[in-house]
Amino acid sequence: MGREGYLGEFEQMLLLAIMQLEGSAYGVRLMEELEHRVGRRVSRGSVYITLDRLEDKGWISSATSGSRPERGGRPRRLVRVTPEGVDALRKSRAALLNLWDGLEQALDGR
Amino acid sequence: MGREGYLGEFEQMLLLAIMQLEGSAYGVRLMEELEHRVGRRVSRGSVYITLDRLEDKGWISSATSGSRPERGGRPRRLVRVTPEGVDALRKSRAALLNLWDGLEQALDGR
DNA sequence: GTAGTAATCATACAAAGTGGGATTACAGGG
DNA sequence: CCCTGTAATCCCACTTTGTATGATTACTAC
Repeated sequence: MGREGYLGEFEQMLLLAIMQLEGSAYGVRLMEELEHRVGRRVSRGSVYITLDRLEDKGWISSATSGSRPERGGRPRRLVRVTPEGVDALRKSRAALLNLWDGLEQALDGR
Repeated sequence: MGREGYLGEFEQMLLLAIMQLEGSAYGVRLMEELEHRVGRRVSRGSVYITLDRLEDKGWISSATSGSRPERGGRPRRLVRVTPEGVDALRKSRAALLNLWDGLEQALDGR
């Protein structure tokens, strides 16, 4: 699969969702964001394990938040996309734009 | 993974490449097309096994070509995207456009 | 304390993708 | 013909990604 520097589908979506939430992205919030933007239910496990992998590859970094004022809950693991991550996103976006070229009509609408 | 109706990254690229080659898409040609448009080397195995899966799921259909005038070679397995396949592509495109929304600046250019 | 809650972590499993060797079907030249 | 080269598909053991869900943790309020 994504040998050397290529993003899986879910990895890509997760990275993008993290960028969208700039600064306030963490596991549970990301699930909601994906559900909202993609209309797809994802499981917690998928999110966390994929975050781990993205971090291993250096595409995101994370830091644990201190305690919050709300009711309960364990500290959040806040993540953000690294420059390398942005780069990977750029590449896969460029590839898709290239592949879509000329097919917009067929793929828009519905 | 891609539970119920979602495309992996490679599946998506392959489907798009098939559409681009309308009518004359087959394994080896697809490898070249991907290498050209995506700038990524893919292996034969990936292509053929992914074609099998796409066909199982009903996203492409295939037919074997008769013999050709050229030098040698085994008959080509010509593939095309079914309406269901187009639909799957539409969905994942819509999802990505949604996730990219507002991030174009960061993701364009160098 | 104890209870409730919001979150992360763990893990066994299924699906997708890789790499490259083996095989097949054909066309053309002796 | 039959042998050889070639263009293509098939095969398969392996790695990487993604899923589902149960267990655990850290915290606030009472």
